Amino acid sequence: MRNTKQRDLVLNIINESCTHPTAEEIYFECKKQIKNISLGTVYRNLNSLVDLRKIKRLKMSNHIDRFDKETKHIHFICIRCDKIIDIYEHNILNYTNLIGKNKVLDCKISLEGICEECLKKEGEK
Amino acid sequence: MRNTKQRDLVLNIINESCTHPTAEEIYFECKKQIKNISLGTVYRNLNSLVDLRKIKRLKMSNHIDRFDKETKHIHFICIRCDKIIDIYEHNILNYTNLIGKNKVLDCKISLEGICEECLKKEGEK
DNA sequence: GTATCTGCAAAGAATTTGCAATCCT
DNA sequence: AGGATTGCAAATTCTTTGCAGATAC
Repeated sequence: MRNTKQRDLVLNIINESCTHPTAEEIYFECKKQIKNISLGTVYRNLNSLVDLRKIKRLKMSNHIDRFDKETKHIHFICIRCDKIIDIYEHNILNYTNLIGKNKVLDCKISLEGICEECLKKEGEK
Repeated sequence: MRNTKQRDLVLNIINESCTHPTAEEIYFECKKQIKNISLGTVYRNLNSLVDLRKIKRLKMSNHIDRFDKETKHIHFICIRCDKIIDIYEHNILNYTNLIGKNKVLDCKISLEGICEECLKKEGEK
């Protein structure tokens, strides 16, 4: 795989973001530096970066994927407002080897629930 | 929420399946019993059953959701062939309470890797 | 030099939605 | 009766893809 400024930029944007951006958000951020970059290129690079395990794809309930840097943490996702909260404090399960004869490469954990803010709103009703 | 034969059927099909079917597969299965059921109805009922926590939605890498009965197990998904293997044997993390002040309702775990069959194929090359 | 990557625009495809008719309770 | 649900079909919208030109190595 070749190095391109487009792919480097996509990776940098994700690594420097704390907001788990969507492809479209990444695209608009890219345009600030490469005016004529295309959305197709952003999608293609997101897919290849995921395959290379340099970033993570987050599947959201509304079918719009979000992307995240590759660091050891898990997510709490609010089912009311879709807020994503990063959680670093827990012991993360680590299946490093084999399950049966299947090779495990990654263990994805996400917590789902209702965030503090939404709980408060519901209490007020 | 009212009871309808359409929603009951969708739930039954999922509970009796071992194949993590897609919405379309569920739709075709439904048609065997309700000839004029519509795909839109299947989608609406899948969404409401997920909200009610009676079934689980599995987000796949090809963007086609699959659905599964609500039992305590996790999945191993092969990144080569997309095969899904149910895993019951592990101690499943259980965050039952709160993280910070966020209420946790569910803990989703999925393992990603390369299945035995695909490993064998790659060894042969 | 050449295979890979990009920009552009159109295509593709899963899912959602509007509306009138139907069905539960 | 009256509101929720359905069937139908069209709309929506995220994502992918074909192609010609540009680029990395």
